[in-house]
Amino acid sequence: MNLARTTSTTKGKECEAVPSDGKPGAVGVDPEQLWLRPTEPRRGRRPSFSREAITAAAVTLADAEGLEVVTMRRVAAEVGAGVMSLYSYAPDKETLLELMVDHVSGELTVTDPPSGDWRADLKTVAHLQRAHMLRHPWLPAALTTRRVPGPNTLAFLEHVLAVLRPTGLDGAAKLEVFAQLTAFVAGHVGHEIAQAAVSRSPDRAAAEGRYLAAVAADGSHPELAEALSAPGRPLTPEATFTRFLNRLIDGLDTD
Amino acid sequence: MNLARTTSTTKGKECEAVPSDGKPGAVGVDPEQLWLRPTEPRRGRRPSFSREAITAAAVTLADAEGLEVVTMRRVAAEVGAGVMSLYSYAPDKETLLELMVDHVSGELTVTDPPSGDWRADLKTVAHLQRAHMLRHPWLPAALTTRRVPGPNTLAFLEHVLAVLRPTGLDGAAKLEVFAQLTAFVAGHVGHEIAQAAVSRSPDRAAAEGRYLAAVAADGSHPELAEALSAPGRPLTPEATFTRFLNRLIDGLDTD
DNA sequence: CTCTATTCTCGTACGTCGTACGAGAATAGA
DNA sequence: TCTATTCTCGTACGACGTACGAGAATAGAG
Repeated sequence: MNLARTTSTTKGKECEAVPSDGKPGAVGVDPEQLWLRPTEPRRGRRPSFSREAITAAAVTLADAEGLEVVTMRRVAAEVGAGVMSLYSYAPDKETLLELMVDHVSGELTVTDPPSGDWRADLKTVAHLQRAHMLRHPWLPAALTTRRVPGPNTLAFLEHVLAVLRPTGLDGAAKLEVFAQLTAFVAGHVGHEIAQAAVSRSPDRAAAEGRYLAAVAADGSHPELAEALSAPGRPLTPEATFTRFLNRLIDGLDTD
Repeated sequence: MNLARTTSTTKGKECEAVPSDGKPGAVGVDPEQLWLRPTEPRRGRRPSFSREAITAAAVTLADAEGLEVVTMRRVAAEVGAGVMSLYSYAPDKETLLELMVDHVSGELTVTDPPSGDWRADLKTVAHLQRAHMLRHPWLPAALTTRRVPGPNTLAFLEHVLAVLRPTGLDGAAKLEVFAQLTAFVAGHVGHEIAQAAVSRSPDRAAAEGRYLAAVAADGSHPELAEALSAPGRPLTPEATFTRFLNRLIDGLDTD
């Protein structure tokens, strides 16, 4: 089997299997169409670009200026292609996003074999994920939609499963641990990034402080008033993350 | 002080304090402008609609058809207003979203006082939040952006802080527990919803199964192959949630 | 009452988005 | 050389968020 890591062509027309009803839990991209495409088509005009290059450009853009500037027009301009040319490499924008997520997951490659202490290994994995998401701040938001694991994500998953081997958990449980851990890290980092953004804007931070102070001052929120008046020493995001992560993982057992 | 729970007017023009630079961590709505507006303006034409009604319509829409159908045009149509009339009640769409989030948080009102067993209380709170998010499946996605707590959110926060009183944690730590717990629940439910959406589409579920089977079959992912071949008994989302939640909360201590 | 300042309503219009369509360019095998 | 195939991309469409400003409704002043 070949996981289509290399350039491969995906004509937009071909991907009409899933009608995508637009309901709350609308379902996204067909994984077989996306990741299992053979690299055969060696006829017709030779491609001028590559899925890799396009995806990389989109990632660079998102890293530098945020997910919202990743538009088909902008990505095309960055790559030097016509807008509609992108659709030869990804059937739609959602798929491009999926490609971006898996693309950056390539950075998560771990070479060290599991140490045998699966709790410690899991913590390392989580810290890796956190650093990864901080490097690509658009990731937590992009992960709220369901993603089909691409080759890079699968490689990482493979590593986590190996880490979990000593637990003796069954397959479904191991996969669940992976999903929950990722969701936990994404949730934390998403919050961490938003918090940092507020702090970076002094006007905004001040406005928020004044607002909360006003709320606390009117007597209807005594617990909040006390919490704000006795803040304790400020907590670094790193420390908070480690704290909660340790709680979560140390609590896991293998029953 | 009055938290503007009732109808209040917010002319779009007035909210130009924060330029909103569009950077990755762009900062949203001014809380003082949004939640602390006095209800004075008793002159000029009387409003034909209300912030409440508009927000409620938007929520109903999101619940029924998903966040992506919540457009200014659609909401206006639902309410029977002209599109631009909405801008008399919320300065922009992002603010409307913020209003929606706080609106549904009104359902989270808890009347029972804390029992004294803060771990049990916290678990109850988390289950409440999960049920809440399942009722409004757009919430996990909407919560990835930073929100300024509105009156309903503050009421709920107040309750959680009361629950945490016996822990003796300092203010910052309590607030952190609240944020982390919410992020955890949002992460879990987001995943749960997406998973359910895939399962609801048999074609899609089958395609995904075939894809993973193909990946597992080629030998390069032995751990995945084994996990898929020895799945164990299927886990209900409810059980998984409870499991991880208990790990997290039982691990919390008051040092 | 009339006048005026204020507030809300909403039709029109602009720029941007994702992307359907299809004409043309490039290439591989017959 | 011809033909089938594949890629490129200009044009165009409908939907989006929302700026603008003309008109309608209302409250207080005279």
